[in-house]
Amino acid sequence: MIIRIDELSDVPIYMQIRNQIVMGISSGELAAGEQLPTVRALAMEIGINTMTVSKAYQLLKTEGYIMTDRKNGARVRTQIQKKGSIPESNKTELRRIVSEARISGVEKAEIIALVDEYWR
Amino acid sequence: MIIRIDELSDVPIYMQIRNQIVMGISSGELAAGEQLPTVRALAMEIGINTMTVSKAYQLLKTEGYIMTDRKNGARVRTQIQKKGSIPESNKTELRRIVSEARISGVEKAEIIALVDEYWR
DNA sequence: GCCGTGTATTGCGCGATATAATACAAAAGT
DNA sequence: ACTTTTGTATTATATCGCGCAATACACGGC
Repeated sequence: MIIRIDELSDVPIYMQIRNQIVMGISSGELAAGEQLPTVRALAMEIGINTMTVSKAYQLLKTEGYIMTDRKNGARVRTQIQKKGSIPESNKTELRRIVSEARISGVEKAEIIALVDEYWR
Repeated sequence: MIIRIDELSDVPIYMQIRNQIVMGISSGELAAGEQLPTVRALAMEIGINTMTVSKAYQLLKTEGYIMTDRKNGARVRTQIQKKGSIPESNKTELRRIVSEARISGVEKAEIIALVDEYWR
């Protein structure tokens, strides 16, 4: 899986990595049990520090998305815990996005279409 | 309009203010041309620094949501520019939210319902 | 042993955030 | 004219998150 970092973004690098892996799992690009690149390999590939990748992996581990194993590296968890609800922070974010789109004249159907697209 | 600040949030205070005003405009709670509280009044009410509120107002002004006038204070713009498209950053955020929800076992209909709710 | 994992540590620099304390320019009220 | 109130600018300070650098450690295969 290819990780792309946007240096202009205000989202921290370790968060961008975390987010892209989460989206990869959701889309199926990253299968359950699949090997993730090693922290050093990914850091080298992207051109960033090792600890930054490690920070992303630790976050993913804490959130239950992946498992880290000495010495097999990191793998996508086969059993990911399902909370079954959307956290308040994400609801607030969604509301902000919807509000901004509405004000700027975007059709509601367009947002629904995006949700549909990202759901696959 | 009542502004509530979550000190535990990682979202900066000035950004929380900005977001809530944008959502207020979208929902209609803040009508076009409506007076906003003065920076000092809002700062006093929330219990924060004056410049923090000013920073939120400056951002809203730059984005075209409000107008600031010496000495009438700040008002919601009557003509807000409609870009007509969703910025990439918001699309990425939306995709992240959808992905996380999907993994955690949330139904797609639930997200659609939230979009519907926030759209009003 | 050796090597490759993730991880911990220490230190550093940088920028964003938020505060405090003043001060200023402009417009309205008296 | 003077005062008041508005947003805004300035200067300084403290804190925190982020990212990097350089090392080192614990563990488990080979």
